[in-house]
Amino acid sequence: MLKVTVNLDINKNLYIKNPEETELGRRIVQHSILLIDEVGLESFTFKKLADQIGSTEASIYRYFENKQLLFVYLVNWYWEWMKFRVGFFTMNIPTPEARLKTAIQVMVDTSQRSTSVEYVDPEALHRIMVTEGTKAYHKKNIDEENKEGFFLSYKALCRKIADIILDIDPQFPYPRSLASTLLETANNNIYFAQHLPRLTDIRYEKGYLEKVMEMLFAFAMGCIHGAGKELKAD
Amino acid sequence: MLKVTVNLDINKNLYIKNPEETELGRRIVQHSILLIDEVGLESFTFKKLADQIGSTEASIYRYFENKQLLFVYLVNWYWEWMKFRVGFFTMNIPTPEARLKTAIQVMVDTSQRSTSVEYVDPEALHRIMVTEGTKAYHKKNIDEENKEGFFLSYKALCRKIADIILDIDPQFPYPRSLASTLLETANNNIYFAQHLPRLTDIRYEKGYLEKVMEMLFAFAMGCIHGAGKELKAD
DNA sequence: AGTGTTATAATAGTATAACTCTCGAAAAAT
DNA sequence: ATTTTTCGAGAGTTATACTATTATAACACT
Repeated sequence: MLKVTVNLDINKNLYIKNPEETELGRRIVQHSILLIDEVGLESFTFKKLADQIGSTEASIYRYFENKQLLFVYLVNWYWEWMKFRVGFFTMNIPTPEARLKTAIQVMVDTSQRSTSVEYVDPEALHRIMVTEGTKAYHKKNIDEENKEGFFLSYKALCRKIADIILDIDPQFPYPRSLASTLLETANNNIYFAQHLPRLTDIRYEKGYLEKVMEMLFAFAMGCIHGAGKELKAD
Repeated sequence: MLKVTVNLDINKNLYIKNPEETELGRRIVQHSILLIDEVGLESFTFKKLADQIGSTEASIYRYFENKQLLFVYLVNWYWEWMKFRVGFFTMNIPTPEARLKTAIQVMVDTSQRSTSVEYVDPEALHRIMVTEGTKAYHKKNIDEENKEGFFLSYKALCRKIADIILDIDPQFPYPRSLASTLLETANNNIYFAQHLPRLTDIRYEKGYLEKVMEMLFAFAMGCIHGAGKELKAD
């Protein structure tokens, strides 16, 4: 098996001191994921994290300005990882339809086709993204943070999906919206299946992720082919 | 012009004392919307709200257990209002396609077809929903809150849309998922157009809401007609 | 080996948020 | 007229989100 060392680079404005570079930094990232996964973002505090890793609040503040920015850092990590995975697994697929199908697989099922990373638990991070991911970019001061480039990774990921969509139909008028919709809808339906089942048709049972992929692919192809027709019909 | 008094009923577990029934209660609801719209959910506190309405923290706590539940109350208000509007404006439309189109219009454009309500500013509430709405149901303790019925209004709204979709194609396999996707995607694209334009194809300019509706309708019809074909093609 | 630099643990301290409790006055209901 | 409800005023508690200071160990440089 080929062991790949992924070099994810993350916006430097998100941290005070690069956590990748020190043992403590990596422990902060690693355990923040585990702790948020366990107690949720609201109950997560630097104090609890410090206790968990046998360090102090003050030490964590040397790496991250505050809990929100640490969270945005983690979310960026996820986006970068996802972008890498989409690129990697669609690389040698000839038809754009099959590339889109694979991209959706990679988006939905983070356990399969695992690209493991030393100190980050991608499954836990994926769970966090499903339940709390949107909080990273739904806030009042979004414009300032956007100016600092905190969401470039999401935009790049979205663009990567949009490009596959355009390979299927270069005339499709909504590649970016469809891409972001697929990304959001993937997480939403996983979440709804588990917690608010009446908001989805996916039942939370063995193999439900397969069903999510199937549905998303059907939606995507429907939108792509349907939209063309609608326009011509007008 | 016909003046309709809407009677929105909201889950009793969401409040300690029904805010509709007193002057102070209505002022709390009214100004919490305005204040959250102004400063965002994170910076919103009961203290600030109390100052704004010339009351005290303690008095607000007599109506709502905490800020999160007040927020879920407001979100429920929105869902109930939206459900009423969808029902009201699609009522006498004969074809299901036109009903879906109208439902999408009602979802996206809250200013047009205004159904005004005394003490609630629906435009401000809609802005809150667009930027922070999902926080109401993306949290760690979702299952407990769901058991208390805090999301019944959203489910009912989703079902209403799903029923229209089923009227178009009774065999469509994903009516609920498509309905929730439309609801979420509507808000997302409005938000993205304003703040993260690379995640959408909608440009934030005069008449952009029209474009959002057009796109959503195209997506919806694509999914509905496409999905059938996909299944038959297998 | 000696000096400077960096990393971090330990501790203390401040401001604010998120509540809870009690009391008294006014308003409303009986 | 009197009981109950409503609310404002104020105090008090705990937790969170930080900031600042110091001491010490590790490490890098010369």
